[in-house]
Amino acid sequence: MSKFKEIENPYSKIERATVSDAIVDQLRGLVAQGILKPGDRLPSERELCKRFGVGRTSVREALKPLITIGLLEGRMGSGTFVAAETGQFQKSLHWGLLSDLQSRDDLVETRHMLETNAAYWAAERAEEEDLAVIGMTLNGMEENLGHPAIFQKFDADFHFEIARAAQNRMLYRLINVIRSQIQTWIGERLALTPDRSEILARTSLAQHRDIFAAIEAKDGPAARAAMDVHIQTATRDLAK
Amino acid sequence: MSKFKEIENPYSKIERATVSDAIVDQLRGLVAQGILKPGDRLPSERELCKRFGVGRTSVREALKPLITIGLLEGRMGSGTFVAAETGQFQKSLHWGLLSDLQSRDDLVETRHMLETNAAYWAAERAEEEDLAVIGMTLNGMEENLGHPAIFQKFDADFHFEIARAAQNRMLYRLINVIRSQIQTWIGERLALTPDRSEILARTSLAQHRDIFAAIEAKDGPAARAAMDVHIQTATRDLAK
DNA sequence: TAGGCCAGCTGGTCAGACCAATTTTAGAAA
DNA sequence: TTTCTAAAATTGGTCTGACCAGCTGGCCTA
Repeated sequence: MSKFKEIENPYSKIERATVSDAIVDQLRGLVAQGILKPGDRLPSERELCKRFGVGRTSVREALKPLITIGLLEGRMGSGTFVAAETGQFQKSLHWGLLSDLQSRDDLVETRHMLETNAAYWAAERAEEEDLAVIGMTLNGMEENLGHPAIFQKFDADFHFEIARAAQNRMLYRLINVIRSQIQTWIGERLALTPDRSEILARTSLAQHRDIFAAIEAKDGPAARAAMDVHIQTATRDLAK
Repeated sequence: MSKFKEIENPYSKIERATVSDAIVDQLRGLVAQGILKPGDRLPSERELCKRFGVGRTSVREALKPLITIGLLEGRMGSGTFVAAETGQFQKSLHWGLLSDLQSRDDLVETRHMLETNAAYWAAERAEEEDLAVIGMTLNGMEENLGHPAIFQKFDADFHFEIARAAQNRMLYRLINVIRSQIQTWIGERLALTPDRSEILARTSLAQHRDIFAAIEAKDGPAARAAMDVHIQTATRDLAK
């Protein structure tokens, strides 16, 4: 069994309790090992049947969960692809979250602890390009103080980029998914007081600048404190 | 960044409804609304075909993801059942975590921030019975200083109960799933130095007592600090 | 060369058959 | 009648082959 052969044909034969589950494991493995990268196209279903040595039913029943989870993406007429990383984790967690009524307070509170820590680690670990991107989102906010929807988008990006700069993938994903869960609520609340939106935006921008300054200065505790103030203010404003 | 461009794009993606996805939604709805309760048996696949008016392929491709996620459970020869509620969230999150190479450092770091906050909120919110249960786990640890496996179980319970006492379901679940991810690693590492295990256990117990004392005193910051010390010590010991 | 059209891919769905595990039932034995 | 066993019916798991509906690419007009 040379490595060469595995590379040539990474789709090995199946032997397992349920055939489709074995295929699922194998496909997940291929993605995890990076043999299949986001955007890659899988062989067609008929082709996979031959390589795995199983029927098309089994192949499809293996692909279906992976598609539902968001790891793969099926495009009728063109093929099955490895989905872009974004949204993969989202979807699977989304399924878990939707199965019961999730208290919004819990989400807000959890987000608070995650984001304050993200700010801390971003200050400790951010690299030049991270800082540049975060700076861009600040500019975006400044230029759109009068456009709530656009401002909000840059606001969200600011937080995402900090989470990314913290260099903890787990943390980044959690922040992402929680944010997406409460995003709708944020939009609704902001729409309630359109007249105050620019004032809120100015306050928000100032606080974001504080956070950014602390991160730029590589001062972890200060960044955490600034983020703490910001999220508390934002949450209070939204709750009103 | 092309990312920012999306803001002005009013054309949202088209969601084409496939038959199986529609069935998935419907089944999820039935479970979410409580019409289908854990343990209930679904009609047979052939029966569902008739009721939905679709082919068996579609029914099976709808059931498969739900089974993989852990919402349903298929038993060959007897039927398809709604799975017990426990583990549903776990499994779906598990999928998200395992789908790519997850750095253990990321997990440990994330766990650290979640658990320190859990300690804080437990101190703020713990009720009498929570304290009693946590106290019991301490007793369990004390009585099993010489039995690493049992000690470890009470250790884990201690942390779970604190997470529960924090009264944030999201937090509780996240801590649970992350802990289960690194549990294996913890066991392996402890087994490496059996001679030191009792010494480590004593240190660990003392730190747990500190945490408990702070929670009992309803001193949030102290509880957070004590948990911080404990996890840092434990992580360092394990990493050696 | 530009545009349109069609053949041949691909995933999505359906039908019918068979297998293996399980439950139910009917019959034989006590 | 009761109990045990073996066959029959039921159920999820797999295979095959067929057809539909989008997409792709190349060929062929205009």
